[in-house]
Amino acid sequence: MVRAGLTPERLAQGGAELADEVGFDQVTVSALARRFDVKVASLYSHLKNSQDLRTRIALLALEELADRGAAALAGRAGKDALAAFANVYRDYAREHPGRYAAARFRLDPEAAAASAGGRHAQMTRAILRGYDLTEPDQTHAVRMLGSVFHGYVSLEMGGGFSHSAPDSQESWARILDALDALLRNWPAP
Amino acid sequence: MVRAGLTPERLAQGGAELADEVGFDQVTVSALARRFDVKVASLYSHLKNSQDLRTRIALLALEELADRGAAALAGRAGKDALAAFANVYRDYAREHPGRYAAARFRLDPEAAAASAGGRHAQMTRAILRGYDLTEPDQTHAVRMLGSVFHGYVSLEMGGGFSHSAPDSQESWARILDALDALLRNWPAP
DNA sequence: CCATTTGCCTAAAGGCATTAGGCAAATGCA
DNA sequence: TGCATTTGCCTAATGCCTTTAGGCAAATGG
Repeated sequence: MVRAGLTPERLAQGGAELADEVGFDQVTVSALARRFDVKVASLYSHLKNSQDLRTRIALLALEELADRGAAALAGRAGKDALAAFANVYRDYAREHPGRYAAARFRLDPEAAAASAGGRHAQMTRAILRGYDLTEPDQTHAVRMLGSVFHGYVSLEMGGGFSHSAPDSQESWARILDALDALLRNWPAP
Repeated sequence: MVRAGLTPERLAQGGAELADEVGFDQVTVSALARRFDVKVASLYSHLKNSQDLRTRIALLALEELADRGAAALAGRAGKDALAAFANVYRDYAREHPGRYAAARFRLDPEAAAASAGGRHAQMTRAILRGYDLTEPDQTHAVRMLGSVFHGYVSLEMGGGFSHSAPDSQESWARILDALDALLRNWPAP
């Protein structure tokens, strides 16, 4: 019989596509096998288990997101950088809901260390270079930005803002204005 | 044989406890049946299906959270109210991680309408009475506060802030300071 | 060209969700 | 109190998912 040419990378890629189609928590080793037209057990030569699959998809999503973030930050500073970076998260979540959910998957410490998580933190810090914050406020601000981006996107995707005025796009824009204003006037302790 | 005295309410309660013990997504009809020392099929007289169980747990968690929020807001205003309300979310998530996760579970529209979701939005609006915002900025601010609270708690629970200085408690306090400052100086469009 | 490795397969066991059908306990009404 | 009905939990069965073991054929490399 002809071999399918599976690799962990191709499986993670296929898993990511599957996640966008059916949702990250519907990503199952069985469904992935069907997608590659292969028997389920075959995947276990390339994947440790189902958790391993999910982890690989998460790592892939984090890398993609970090790449987009880096591209968005290039040549920008201040509010411009802030908005561009924030939009990367929001747009990625809209284009790739399954991958975005994967990026929020809780990784075990080992995978987390090998992930693009560090790049994300670095980029957020880079945005803050356009504002006048010193440690430890810079760290507090990094955490706050991460919270707003993640929180907003996650509530928006959950449909939290969809059935009421004003429209979500407008809130997003005004929240970015507000964050910019806040970072320019970060309160003293 | 002696009857177990199951009801949808007792099952939701047991499910909530189970969620706190093993995590919301490990809450399964089977595990719940074991907890009540009853056969799995028996639960289907009281629950439509597994989704129904999760929905009931989510509704229960949302009610509990709204009750705590209401208690925290009573007699407070301004930053005091803001911080008390924010701490309700954070503390609830720490005490009841499974229930908190349940509260974030995506409900179908019908369940969402019957949920305490509306009370949550009302309470957040009540906090903003202590600040000088008019529509539509008030709505933007409601959405932003929701995003920060949810985002921070969720990143913190995911371990995002645990292995780095400064300590998460300090960031949380400073972020609440920052939000208070921002609401007092909300930027004009 | 053949030995070894590698990749996908069949088979099987165990878990969860869900439905159908049955019997006994509880309930309600004369 | 006595009996009919309803209700609650049970057994049985199906189907899908995960994971492991063991086998055969394709690819590889000396």
